[in-house]
Amino acid sequence: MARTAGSVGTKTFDEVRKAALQLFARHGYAAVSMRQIAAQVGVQAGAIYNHFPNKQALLADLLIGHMRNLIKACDEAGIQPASPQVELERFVRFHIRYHIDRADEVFIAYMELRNLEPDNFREVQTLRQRYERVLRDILRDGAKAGVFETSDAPVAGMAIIAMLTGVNTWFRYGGRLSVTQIEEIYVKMVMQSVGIFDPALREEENA
Amino acid sequence: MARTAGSVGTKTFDEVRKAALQLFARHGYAAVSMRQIAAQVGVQAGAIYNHFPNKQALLADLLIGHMRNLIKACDEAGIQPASPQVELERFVRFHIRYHIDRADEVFIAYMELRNLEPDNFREVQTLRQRYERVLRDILRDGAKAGVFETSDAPVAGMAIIAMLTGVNTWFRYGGRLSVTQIEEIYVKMVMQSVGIFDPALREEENA
DNA sequence: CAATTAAATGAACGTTCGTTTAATTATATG
DNA sequence: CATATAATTAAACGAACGTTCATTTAATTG
Repeated sequence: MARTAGSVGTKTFDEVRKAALQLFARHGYAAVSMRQIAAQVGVQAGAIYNHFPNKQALLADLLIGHMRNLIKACDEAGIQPASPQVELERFVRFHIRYHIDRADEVFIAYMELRNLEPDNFREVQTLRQRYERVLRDILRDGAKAGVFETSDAPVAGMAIIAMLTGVNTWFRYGGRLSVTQIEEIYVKMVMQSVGIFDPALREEENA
Repeated sequence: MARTAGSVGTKTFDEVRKAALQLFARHGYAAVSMRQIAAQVGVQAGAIYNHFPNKQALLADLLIGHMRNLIKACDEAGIQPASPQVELERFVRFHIRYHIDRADEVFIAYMELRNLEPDNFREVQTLRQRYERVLRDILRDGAKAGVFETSDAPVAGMAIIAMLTGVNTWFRYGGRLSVTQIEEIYVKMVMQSVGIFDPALREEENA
């Protein structure tokens, strides 16, 4: 199975990544063996080492990759500047929509942090802080402009992100509410939590 | 080291519990060995089996014990009925204060759920739902009475609990803010998130 | 069509795992 | 103080772990 030099996108590589993501999310990094991952791919354990140097690199690849994708998607979702209210609502909608469809990635990005070796841990932490700063800056700008009642932007930012990400703990497709309905509930709660009560001040941009 | 029949509160029992709690919180259930726990207690691995039948029972004991303590403390904190506003504020203050001082228990009660065998998992889930119902009922009553703008009490309840519990991910004693200051920020955000904007409608009961 | 090389196999490595067991130690009770 | 019994140790069990390696298989390249 020779392959053009420089090419890296083998089928097995992607399947190992996918299997590891599922299994790590379901059972936890430490509880999943390389043999389990290999079995899910339909391959022997040793074959994984043709694509990843070790188990740790597999975890690091998943977590760092997830954070980079998140930041890129976030940047693209909020390119054009707007008022703090509009930017906050845009952030809430982006965060919910993005996270609800990546339950496994979000789960391990939070749960398996402690299983990262120091270098990988630092990289993920840095990326996470960069994402958190997006919201914090929106809150700070809104507070400065007097449109938000936020007295402490860092704390409010952490509170809002925790609230939004929490949707992943209970949401399942096919449930009582659609993603759009959930989005509306969270938008309203978040906007009100920072002091925006008038729906007219909010932007409606349902997909 | 014989001991009165029926007595169960040995020193080692408690120390094993404490060591397991710390180690599970720090490294995760699957990543911690019985030998590590024993070493932290200053005992051999086999000695643990005089107090717990196996590793799983140790985890189940910690999680079920935590949930039972939480529910008992919550019941005691909200014994006297009051208005929805007062009850909600009381719940927020209780939740933050209780969780902030039990970081390890809260962490494993969420992270190690998947490592519980089915029977233990069901028990913890039942207890968790009983706790969540406390908040949900407050929100439902407030919405019925027209004092909360909550359109969906179950979702709002999950959102608020996620927001509050999230404080554990960043709070450390000796930081920029005191527990009381943090409590005030969260009380304000939560009350506003359900539509209560006037501070006069809120009860101030700082400890 | 050879030569090359990436990919996969299957067995093995040393280590660690949770748990068990026989023997020993220590404590409380009659 | 003697006895009963709970607690602990030290060693051992089989199983599973992450990883390595010689070898085989299969696809690409000149």
